[in-house]
This record gives sequence, structure tokens and C-alpha cells, in this order.
Amino acid sequence: MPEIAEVRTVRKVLKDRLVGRTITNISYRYDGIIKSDKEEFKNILIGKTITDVDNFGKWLFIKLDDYTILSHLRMEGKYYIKPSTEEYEKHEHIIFNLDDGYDLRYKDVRKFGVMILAKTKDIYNTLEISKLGIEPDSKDLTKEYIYNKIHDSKLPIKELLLDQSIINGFGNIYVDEVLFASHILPTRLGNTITLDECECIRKEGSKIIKKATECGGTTIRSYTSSLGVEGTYQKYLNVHTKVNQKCPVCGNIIKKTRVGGRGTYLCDNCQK
DNA sequence: ATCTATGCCTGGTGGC
DNA sequence: TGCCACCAGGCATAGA
Repeated sequence: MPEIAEVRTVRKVLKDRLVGRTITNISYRYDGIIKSDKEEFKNILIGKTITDVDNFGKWLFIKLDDYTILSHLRMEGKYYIKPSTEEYEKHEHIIFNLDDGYDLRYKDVRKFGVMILAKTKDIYNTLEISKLGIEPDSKDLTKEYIYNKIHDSKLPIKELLLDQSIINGFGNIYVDEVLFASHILPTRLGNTITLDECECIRKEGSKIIKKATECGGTTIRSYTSSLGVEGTYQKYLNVHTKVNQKCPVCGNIIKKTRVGGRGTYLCDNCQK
């Protein structure tokens, strides 16, 4: 499940490998991934050259001069670069033929991912991107910003940290880790979180995302290797996936519960 | 306005 | 071994 650290890793690999390549053809094996006009997507992009690959939170931006593909991997989206002669694998839905004999292939077992074509100058005005908040390790993220966004909310802090319009890039794994590091129970309501605790969330969140980005992200429940997403941060996880194991800080047994419909791991001794 | 429920999806798993 | 209900969950959208 790619979160901001994983998306940055994919971005880097794609950028190193794709800038300068021209798209010679596009074919759909399942076109539900494309959420903008499917024919226009092909017509505009064929013949264009990739000029940059960027990201904002979990969104990838594959830029081709005046147009950009906005790509969200959701749960299981992955990109591969492989020779055009190679046989298609199951779940490879979108195929971009490149001018060097290779393909960029988008694979997504559960088909949750999306691609949208936008004009590059309009990226930050689109419905999807304009609403996004501040990235977790941005210097623009302050304790006051977080406090103002959550201090009158009756939602659990975990749900608030997963809200991309507040902080842009956290997913289920890192939110569990940030709340553990901040000694805050995921079920605490937004209106009970103090300014000092917001500072803790900011500081720990930034630290965790920076470290995870250095590690190339986290690889859990991964059954195939994927281009650029073989991260190693899983060895630093303290609570996520650690149900019934000992808390590395206090030795208490880590519990798994459900908060906002999501599997949630916590130490109820360390977190209050 | 704000919160809750549902749909999107497939593969893995546990129960029988 | 096979069948099946259920679970994983980011996000949009419909409904309350």
C-alpha cells in the first residue's frame, strides 16, 4: 500500500529511467483506471516526450511538457519497465510503448488506482490535487496548523491524520507509527489533542517519513517485486503488523483494533 | 454542514 | 480438495 515514502521512491526510479523517452503508443487491457476521457488520453499523449516525474503526497505526476498524467496507486498500483517483447502479465492494465523498445506498464491487481490527464499548468487547480494539505515532512507544517485543523473535531485522531486535505501523504502504516511515537491513542478525539501533542505529531511524523523515504518505503504483504518499491522500512516498524508481539519500548503486548474502519495497531501502555 | 455507509476490486485465508 | 464468506483499505460519492 504505497504511501508518500513509497510514491517518492517510485517517482525517483521513473524519473531516472523515463525522462527523455517518447510514448509511441498506448494500449488498454482494462481501461477503468483512466478516469478522464479515455480516447483523449491516448490521442494527446502518443508522440509526447516525458520531461519530468514528480509527486505531491501520494499522487505521481508524469509530465510531458504541457500535459501531465496524474497517477494515484491507491492500494496496489505498480509501475514496471520491461521490454515490449515480454509477455503481458495478469493485471497489467495500461501499456505505454516507449521509443527505446521498452514499455511502461501499470499493474494493479485490485484496479483501485486512477490516472487522469491534466494540463500541466492546471495540476494544482484540479479537483484531486487542489484539496490536498501539507506534506508530513514539509517545513511549512507547523503545530499550529495541525492544531487549527483538528482542535474542534470529534473524529478520532487517526482518521484526521489519514485525511489528505490536512496532512498529505500519510497512510495506514505511518499513522500507526506516528501515533505510537507520539504516545497518543488512535481513538483520541481531535478536540482532546493539545498543542504540545500536535508538535509531537509534527516532529515524529516528519522524522518517520524522512527515514522511510531514505529506506525506499515499506514493503509488507508484498508478493511480487515491483519497480522501485522494494523498501526496507518494515524493519523499523514498532507497532504496525505487530499484533500479539511485545512493544519494543515497554514489553506490553501490542493490540490490533479497528478505528474508522481500518486495522489499527497500538500499545495501550505507551499510548494515552 | 457533517457524519456514516457503500462501492470499487481481487486474492488470500479460515471454516467446514 | 473444494466451496464460500469474509477481510485487506484509499478514496469518492450517495445517503442520512
